[in-house]
Amino acid sequence: MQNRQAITILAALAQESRLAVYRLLVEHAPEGLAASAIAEKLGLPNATLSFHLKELSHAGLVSSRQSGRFIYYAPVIEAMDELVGYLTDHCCSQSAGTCATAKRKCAPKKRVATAGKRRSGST
Amino acid sequence: MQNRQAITILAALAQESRLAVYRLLVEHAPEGLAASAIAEKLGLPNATLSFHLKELSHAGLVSSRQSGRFIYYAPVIEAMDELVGYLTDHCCSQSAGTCATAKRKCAPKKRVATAGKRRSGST
DNA sequence: TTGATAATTCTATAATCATGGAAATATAGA
DNA sequence: TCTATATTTCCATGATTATAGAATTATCAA
Repeated sequence: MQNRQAITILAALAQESRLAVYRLLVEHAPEGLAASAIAEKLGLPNATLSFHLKELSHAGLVSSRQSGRFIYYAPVIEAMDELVGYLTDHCCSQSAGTCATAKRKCAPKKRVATAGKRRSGST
Repeated sequence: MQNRQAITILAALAQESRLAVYRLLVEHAPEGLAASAIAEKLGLPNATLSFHLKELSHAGLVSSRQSGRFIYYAPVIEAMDELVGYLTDHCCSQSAGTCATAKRKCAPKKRVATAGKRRSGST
């Protein structure tokens, strides 16, 4: 994961309403929830929620699909997994040896074209 | 970790200069770097760096210690570990069963007064 | 088509955040 | 003490972000 994208995702999560939306969606994964249901559950005005959903969407943290008049939003677990990977890849000092080796994942990794980029300096 | 604190830490990291500072400090853990060294390496004006260091410090991501005329800043790995714990605790759906069980850590966990609070609903 | 509902976009406003020069504070050495 | 260096704080400015009412677009059902 690139620096830039990590910042985008961090910024998307670093806001009370958006974090609440994301966590709510995680509770309702993988189907997700309609925007109206999210707005009602969190007590957010439509326009405000729409703004935040766009941010989350732009960061790749949520996906949406239309079903009739409703648009369902669902969390993209892979994005969170990437973020956690980025953070753990950069949160500890190699020289200090404080990294535990266990690798934590949120979801099975999809094979992408850029496979093998991350954590490349492991030896 | 509380919602509020997670947001504080996420916001602290969600900024280009601050993320760069944090990553630089991680490379130099555990001694850390003097503010002047950070400013030089990243090409940041003193006042700007000081502003960002305060943010990181306030979020609990870095600590500082004075040594002569220098103030050394070092990363607080436990804070990052807490954040990663928070994210993995909330990034996946229990019902969807997409959580891997492996627990990733950045540093050995310090025993604190609130031991056992996190991940309490595991059964 | 009409009416109702779902969601987004438009828009203005307010609030927060980032930047960096200049002044202030703190420490060390002569 | 005086001077140099390290760092922070003060302050003004500009940029970005959050909020939410109103208007708009889209879908469905009859």
